[in-house]
Amino acid sequence: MRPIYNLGRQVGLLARLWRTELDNRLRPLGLSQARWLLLVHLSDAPDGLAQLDLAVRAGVSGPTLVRQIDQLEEAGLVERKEDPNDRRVKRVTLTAAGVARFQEVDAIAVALRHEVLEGSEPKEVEAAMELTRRLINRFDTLAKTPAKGAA
Amino acid sequence: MRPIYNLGRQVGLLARLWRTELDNRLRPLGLSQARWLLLVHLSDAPDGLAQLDLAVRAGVSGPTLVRQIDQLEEAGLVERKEDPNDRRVKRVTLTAAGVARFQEVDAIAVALRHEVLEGSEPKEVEAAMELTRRLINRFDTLAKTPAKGAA
DNA sequence: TTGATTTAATTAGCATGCTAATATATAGCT
DNA sequence: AGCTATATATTAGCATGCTAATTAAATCAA
Repeated sequence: MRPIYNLGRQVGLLARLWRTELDNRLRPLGLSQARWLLLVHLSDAPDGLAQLDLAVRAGVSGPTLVRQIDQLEEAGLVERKEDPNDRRVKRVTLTAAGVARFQEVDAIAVALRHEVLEGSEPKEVEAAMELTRRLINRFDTLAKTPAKGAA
Repeated sequence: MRPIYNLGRQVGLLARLWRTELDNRLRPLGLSQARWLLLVHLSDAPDGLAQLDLAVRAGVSGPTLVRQIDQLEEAGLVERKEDPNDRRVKRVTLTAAGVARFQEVDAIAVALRHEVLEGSEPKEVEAAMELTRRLINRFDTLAKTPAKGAA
């Protein structure tokens, strides 16, 4: 039991357990935690999202997103459409099939969330979420402070 | 802003940010977050650990561990020794070089932890760690409850 | 207008996680 | 003893994350 704080280790472990369990439950439906998460964000954006915008919201890198969208598109769940205003960007939208599939897989994700959080106090969970949000923002700050005092 | 709780998503994002930043800082030393974590556990076990024991403590699967140990062994930081009592198990121990290297990389990991947690209350961090621990245990429970009421 | 810079998507390649399957060794049952 | 179970390490192969480099388009400056 060496360190006072090993929050990073615990968070890493919890994240891996959660992802793996959700992956296992979504596999029969041909989906995964990563792709479910993209559907979540797309289902909130009726007009679709530019890929980079989606990547930022989901918190993944551009190349990671490209591959996932390839797969979702191949499965017929999303579409890439050229943006009329800017020919660099491709807007990604859910297809009708994508909307339907999202509801199935989201129910599974929500059920898992209930199972995991069962027995914990809402207040406690909210406090942890607030801390988590703050720490996530710290990483943004770190990224903008390239170690040495930049000009 | 759809769900009340998206703790899982936030935890996943935080874990990824933390890992990636630590990976970037350890890369110049030829190490990574994953391998640093194994050194942490080995440095706590003077007599070494059986691989599976180490895997469980680090929270990774057997095959994941095998590859990491391969790399650490190749770098001369750990050794595999046959266990005299059970010829199936190989005990992994830190070499002298491994002990030295661990201290360097651990300092980096600790520095990052300070940067990330700076500005957060110890009480708050401890509360979040307690919740995290409990949720980690929930996954153990889930694993032992294979969905339908078994037998 | 032209030329340099920035931005969006992509491709290539690596690291780390997993499950499934295999080889070997131990343990347990009759 | 001998046969089956379980346990340890490994190999093979896939999924998902990243960074670096490429291509095409938009933006900004002269």
